[in-house]
Amino acid sequence: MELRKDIHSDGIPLLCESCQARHRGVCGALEPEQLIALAKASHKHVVKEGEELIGDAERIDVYSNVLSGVVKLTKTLSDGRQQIVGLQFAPDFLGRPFRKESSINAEAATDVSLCSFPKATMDRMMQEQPGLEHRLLQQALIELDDARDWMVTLGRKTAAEKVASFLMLIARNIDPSRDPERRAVTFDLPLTRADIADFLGLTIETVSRQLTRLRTDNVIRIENNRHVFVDDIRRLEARAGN
Amino acid sequence: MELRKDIHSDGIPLLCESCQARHRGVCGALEPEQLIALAKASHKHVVKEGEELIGDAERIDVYSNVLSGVVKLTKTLSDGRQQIVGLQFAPDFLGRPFRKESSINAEAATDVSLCSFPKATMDRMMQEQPGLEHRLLQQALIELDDARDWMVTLGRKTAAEKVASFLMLIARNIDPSRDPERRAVTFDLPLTRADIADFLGLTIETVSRQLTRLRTDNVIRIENNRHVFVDDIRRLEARAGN
DNA sequence: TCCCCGCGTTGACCTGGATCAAGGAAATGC
DNA sequence: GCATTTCCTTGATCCAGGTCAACGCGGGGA
Repeated sequence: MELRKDIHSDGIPLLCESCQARHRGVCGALEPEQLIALAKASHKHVVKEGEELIGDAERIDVYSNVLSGVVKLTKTLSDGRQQIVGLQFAPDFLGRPFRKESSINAEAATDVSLCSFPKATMDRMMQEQPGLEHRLLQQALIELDDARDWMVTLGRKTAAEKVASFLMLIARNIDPSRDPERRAVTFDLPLTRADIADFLGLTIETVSRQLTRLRTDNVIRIENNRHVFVDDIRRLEARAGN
Repeated sequence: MELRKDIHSDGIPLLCESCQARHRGVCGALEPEQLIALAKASHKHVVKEGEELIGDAERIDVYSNVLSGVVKLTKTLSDGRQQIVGLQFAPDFLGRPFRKESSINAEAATDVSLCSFPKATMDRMMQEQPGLEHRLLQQALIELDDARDWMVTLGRKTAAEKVASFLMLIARNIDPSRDPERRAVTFDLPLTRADIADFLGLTIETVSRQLTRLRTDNVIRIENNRHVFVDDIRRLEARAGN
């Protein structure tokens, strides 16, 4: 715990000082002294790609903020069919208040760096600081909007539109500091083809074919299977069929 | 406004006395005097089947509790393809806090009876009564769980499983007082075949064919197109493919 | 260095669900 | 009472995306 109370600015713990979650995430609702208390109980750590963060039907005893990387939330049917039901980027909050158990799996899609703290500490702070719950409600509503947007993609879009929509989603989220007016975009795909398929309700082969089509139509360029170049994001958007 | 302060029990407004929303809904978080204040500003009304409650990109200036009936939440792509992204049953809360505009359409799937109150009144109460926000957070998280469950249905289930899943959903929600151990269930479908198709990401024809299949396999019986009898809900559940 | 092995691509073929078309039944209007 | 419309069902055909199979490529271990 690299908390050093002697070196601070406005009483902000060093741990939190450069943390995005303090501005756009849930921690922004906390008073400096609460932030200090939470920082004391929290620790930063890295989870390797492929490792599980929260198991299905497992006890949840920590909450986390995503500091970097991408977390995938998945659900699986009894016969093994899988669906990714959400992606969490920095500085999203990870955890399910008011429930002992999670109904979904959370897994590191890339190497992920997290700031975790005990559920109990957070739950206590929620009581004394209504602003915290307010932030959580905001995040929950945003996630709900996202989930419902994605339901349209899953239920009504073609494979080609699904893949374009996915690329748009990543482009929007992977680097939030990007100038939204800029037409050329480049990013690394945080998911394998199999994950993309599970996110889109398609097979690996269909995802691959649709990516090839976008490539041959010069909408995107791909290097090393993962690195994507988009010359004009509006052409990609036009293919997402909204 | 049939609020009669002379006849009350524990200061509960008559309007609210028999209201489900007071127990399981958001109003349960309110103190009697707050309930009275809210009741003063609220009014019960009925919206006919097919009428729009909240238009896409329309200002939201009221919140409502659903007292009876079913509300469908829809999203539409620019070319007209539609997806139902949620169904609201009594005593669900209807409205989107923290936003001027709605990104979804809400429409009465059946005749719906609502208890509506001005957004401003509610927003003010949220400030003075953190318990309200707590309830809203709970409802939002439940809706999020539901949405994610449905994403699995949309993305990974077959048409047959989708239709069975839909019937299970209705059976579970239409009459919450039903004994969950009871195997025989009967209910009215609150949606037309077209709506069901929009909810499941299918066409009308496919929905119809799958219903006939369930019928010929003696899993369900249908009268007057809308009234469904299930002899053994476990047989239906087995077809939902979870 | 070579050999896996995991990941991605591509081709050939198949099928579940979409599309197109027809018609029945119940509700609504005149 | 009849015409019209809306909702639903059923059949015939089509095609987007799934399935099966082969192969290419880059990275890691012996």
